[in-house]
Amino acid sequence: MAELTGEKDTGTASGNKPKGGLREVARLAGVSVTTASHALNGVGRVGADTRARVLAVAEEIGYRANPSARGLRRARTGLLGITHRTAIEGGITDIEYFVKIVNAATWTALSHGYSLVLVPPSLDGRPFDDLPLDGTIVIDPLTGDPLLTRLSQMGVPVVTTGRDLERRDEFSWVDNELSTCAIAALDHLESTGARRIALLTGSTGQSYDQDAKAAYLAWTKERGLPQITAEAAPGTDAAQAARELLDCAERPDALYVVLEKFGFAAAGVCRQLGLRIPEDVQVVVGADGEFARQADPRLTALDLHPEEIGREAAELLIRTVEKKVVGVERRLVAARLLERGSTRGA
Amino acid sequence: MAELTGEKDTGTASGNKPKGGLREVARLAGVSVTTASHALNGVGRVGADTRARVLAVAEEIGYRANPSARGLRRARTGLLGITHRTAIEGGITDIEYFVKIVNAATWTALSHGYSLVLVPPSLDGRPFDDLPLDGTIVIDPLTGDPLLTRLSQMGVPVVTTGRDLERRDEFSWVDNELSTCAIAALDHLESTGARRIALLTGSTGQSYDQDAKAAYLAWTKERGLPQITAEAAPGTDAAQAARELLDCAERPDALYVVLEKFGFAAAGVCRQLGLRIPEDVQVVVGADGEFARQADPRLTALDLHPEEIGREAAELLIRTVEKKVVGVERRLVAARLLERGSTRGA
DNA sequence: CCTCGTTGCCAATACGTTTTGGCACACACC
DNA sequence: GGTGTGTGCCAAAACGTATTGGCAACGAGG
Repeated sequence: MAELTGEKDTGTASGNKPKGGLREVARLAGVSVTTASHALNGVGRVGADTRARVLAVAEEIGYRANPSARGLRRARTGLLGITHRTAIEGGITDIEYFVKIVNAATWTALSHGYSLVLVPPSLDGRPFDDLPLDGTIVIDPLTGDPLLTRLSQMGVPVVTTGRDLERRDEFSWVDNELSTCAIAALDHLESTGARRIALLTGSTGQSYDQDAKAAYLAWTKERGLPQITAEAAPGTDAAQAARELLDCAERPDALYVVLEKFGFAAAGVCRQLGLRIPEDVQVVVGADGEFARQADPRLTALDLHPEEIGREAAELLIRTVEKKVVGVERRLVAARLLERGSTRGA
Repeated sequence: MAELTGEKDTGTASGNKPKGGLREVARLAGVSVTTASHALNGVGRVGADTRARVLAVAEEIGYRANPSARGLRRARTGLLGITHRTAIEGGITDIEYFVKIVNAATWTALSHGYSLVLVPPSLDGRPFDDLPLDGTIVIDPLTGDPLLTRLSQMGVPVVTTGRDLERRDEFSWVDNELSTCAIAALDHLESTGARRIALLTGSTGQSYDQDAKAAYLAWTKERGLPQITAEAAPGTDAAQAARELLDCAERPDALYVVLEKFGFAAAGVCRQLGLRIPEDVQVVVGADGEFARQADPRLTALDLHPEEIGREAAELLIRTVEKKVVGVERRLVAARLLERGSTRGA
């Protein structure tokens, strides 16, 4: 009982609760608040020793600028959004790729003094009306994405991950360099003996499908190999599409599946049809994840380095918000092929 | 060209950018800022017609209180955190259960004027030092969780989802009512003929494992059925644990697996051992998700209603932050059994 | 007529920071 | 000694809201 009241103010000096504000720092350092502010923000004219003293005091008492006050003054909230586009309202977004991007972006935002809020997927972007964001990351925008239009009208800076195919020059983006990475996967299949390689993509109009398809068409054309493609709508017909691809006279001897879950479904279809992986059909999926790792056999996959994508996107967005970059900027991230049991070793 | 400059200020009145602040609302309604503020927040003494007029004006010009200013004045940031506990630093968190909780909590926070930031998993909770949070949700805390200790010291209000088994009375929580729901699953197995039911749990010291185990032990004891249990550490030995359970003389005829992914792994082991599901071994998993739905056959699972959990947790946290609830409060959420192909129909 | 309680409203202040527009001093150059 | 050019620092004014402590008007009760 007595212990409780006694505990309350213990450790005030070293505690995590910011006690005094900037004023206190200034007082302890023997300068004005103006100078303290200047020293901490690295602006204005402050003597080197004075600055050092202020910084020392701030460190000492664990000073953190009150984000609300700072936001008020700077006309900024310190809040960044991140959202994933889905063709289905409220659709599942438990993709590992997505989660890893978010985590990386959160860390990056944090280290720059921003907070990242995860905006729930919604086709029209309603949630954005009530969020006071300084800027936002949009993962895998649709083609001609209405959300981007809306954000643009609202004047919210945007960085996309993947591109809106109709407006590739309007927004800054960070993207996978599929044009070369997809080819690495195809080369791998070819080098292990595949000659009839089929492509299975999604049909939601997101850029990764298109990129993979373009790479596939160019690559097969160059080699005079047959072009066998199929599309699966989001939902359950991935297995259906895979079955049509595999259950025919001139069966492919390899499958390049853009989405991880589709690849997983395709592997199930192979089993049902009595096709062995990788002996009868080799399988490569375009994004790594838990499904690819847990499948039997494990699926050879592209590691798209989502952490790097998230980090780059957040950094680009922050630079944009802070007006350190004027127009649009782009950044490509390379992927790496993880060879596993669904393809024959080279 | 001319069009561009013209477009810039179109729709100022109905636009999303807040034009004037509270002052503007007051001016248009012909009252003071004080009265406007009172009317909008439902406090103070304001005549009914005056209040209506203020609200109308605010609606009209699309007024939103500046969150920084409000935060500054109210000594609050409007930011809530949500984080998932993991025994492994930087561990994967792409569990559907988790994502659904986060989405629901985000919507709820939004509707109360808060923003939710997804705090990356980290054993020691470092990220929390740099986040100005009004409160936080901790999903599946560990036993004696150091993060909870730290948050408690920092004075950050906490609501957990699942419980810290060593401190069940110290924090408010929302939890699955496993004590009855696990039994529903066991009843189902029994009613379909199972007599040797084994339990496979995780070993990370999170409350759901313990709850499921307690329910299992009580239930089997009551019926005089054999008690066959195994634990799998986080990582890859779920298959190993399942194999030891299944590859023995007195083989179980049913498996209750607490974690979805472990159940998936166990199904793989069955296939390797030539055991048919559900003819030779029935399988129930304790949480639904994409793995359970995509497995072959699909796994009977408990739908834990993560949306409801997320919503309740957020509401409880907000009520706590706003001092509308004083001590701790608890809430149980029921689950529902989804019968699928891995168990025999009743 | 005076007092008292109630109702409806408002002026002024506080929240903690950043930024503007200086002031004072020092040094150098004619 | 004047004039110019930096340098180091500061007082005061924002930013937009919520809240405190009123003031005036009104009707009721003495």
